[in-house]
Amino acid sequence: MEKVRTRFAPSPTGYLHIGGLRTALYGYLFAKQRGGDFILRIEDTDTTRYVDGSVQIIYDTMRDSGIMYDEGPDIGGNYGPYIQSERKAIYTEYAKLLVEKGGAYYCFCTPERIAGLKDSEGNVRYDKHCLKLSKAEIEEKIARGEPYVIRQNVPTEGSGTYHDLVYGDISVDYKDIEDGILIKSDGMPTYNFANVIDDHLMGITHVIRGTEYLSSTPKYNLMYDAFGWERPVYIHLPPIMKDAQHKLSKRNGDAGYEDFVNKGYIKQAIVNYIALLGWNPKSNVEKMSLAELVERFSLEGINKSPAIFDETKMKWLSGEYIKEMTIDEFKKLALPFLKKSEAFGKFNEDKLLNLVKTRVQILSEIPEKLDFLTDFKEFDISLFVNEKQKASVELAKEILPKIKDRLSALADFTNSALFETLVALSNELGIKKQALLWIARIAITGKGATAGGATEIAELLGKAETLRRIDFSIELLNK
RNA sequence: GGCCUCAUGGUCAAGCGGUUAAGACGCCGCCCUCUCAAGGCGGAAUCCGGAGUUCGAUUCUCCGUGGGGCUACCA
Repeated sequence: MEKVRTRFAPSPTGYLHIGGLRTALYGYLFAKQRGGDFILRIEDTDTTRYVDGSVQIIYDTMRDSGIMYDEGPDIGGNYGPYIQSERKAIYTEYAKLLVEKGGAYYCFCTPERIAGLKDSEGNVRYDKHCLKLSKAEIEEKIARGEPYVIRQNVPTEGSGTYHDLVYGDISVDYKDIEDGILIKSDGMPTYNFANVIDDHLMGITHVIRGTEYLSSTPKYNLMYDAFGWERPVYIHLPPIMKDAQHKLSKRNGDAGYEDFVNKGYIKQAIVNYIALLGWNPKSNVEKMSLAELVERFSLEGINKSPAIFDETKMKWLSGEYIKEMTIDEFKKLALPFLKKSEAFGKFNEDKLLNLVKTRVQILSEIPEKLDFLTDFKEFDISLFVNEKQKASVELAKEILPKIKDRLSALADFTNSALFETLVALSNELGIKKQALLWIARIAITGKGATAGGATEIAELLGKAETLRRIDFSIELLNK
């Protein structure tokens, strides 16, 4: 059987956005699952939209996310070059061939003439004016240096049908397709031409791309047929939406892969989440590594309807990945974010990491989770009130000095010793340990909620700082 | 406007003629607990509308409505 070859063909017009990455991912999964090859091709035929540095971003993003290609501009392969701007001569050659075969023709019409073709609705549609030109006339105009484009010669009657593996049979009447430009006046091909030539020459067996090409595919098929080439299998993918009516796009400034990584999303979670946008594994397992995705991916699970990107769920997945990491793995990833915390360097690093590991979903949340360690200042004493724990301001006033005495006398300032001591004290006082521990925690943090309990925090703060804070709180209560 | 296409809770979605219409995120409640998390248990919440086909439509057909795409010398 023929070896499966899929490709991802982005335009270097900026960063690689989530939608593009998902297209790449599916192409990768499909090929890898079948032992095939996944190819990266850069579609830079529109020089006006080219953004400097974006090719490098594409390489980096794909490597970083693990969606690695087998052939591409930076790694080579047997079907290069893999950058369209370097394939100009190839397109010219095939355009001429297509003209000979009757599938295309030279057009010398000026933009002004074409603008004059507006119908009553204001729509412009090319009238095949130059199709009538004789070979001699064409040669003469070219010799004279007249600018020209090459247009596709689309039949005026009939229709084109193909079978998409996701959307089923798609049929478009040729009368609804215009004679589009294949080669621009600057000699560069348009996507409409280059994709056909490249996919064929690069041996692409399955074309996986967004639905924006669903209705233009019949005109590509016309070219495959004219050349006498076998058409590839088509797999069109539903769009990823920002909300019900807007596609996720960089135009709207929507976040890309890099942005999410910078925000501290776990990379595997990003890939895992986007795999789930438009595809379902037909099982209740949602958390899957790239290798598992390769194994489980199936065309049957691809959805036809647009999917709205839900950052909240991706965050949850990111948190799931964090929870299953070992502390060492977590440390490696979390350190750059931990360094942004005021607490970094002032407290035991491993303890900080442990405190935060089950409490963050994305790494950028780390500093805020630790702010209570360094941000201790005057607070609202009503925080001492907690009905459920039976804690009150009065009780705090009464027992805080006793807590202080007990802790001052304590030599072993570890979590377990602290806990034992304070529980013993609560028993002596005949109050719930929850009440005492609540008051202690408020006294040393001034925060209603903290990542960690009273004794855990006291150990981290150390004896001196813990006592200082208790003094501060006693003073605050007596004001 | 024309053409292509899509339509189940707030979101991702299962379903493929007969179901108490899965599951996940989020939300709410309870349990656990040294607060918050984590963990456990439970709950609220969905078939766009109208015709048809059928004994029976979420499921099939058509129409409508709504969304997306294409209609560029952009991809």
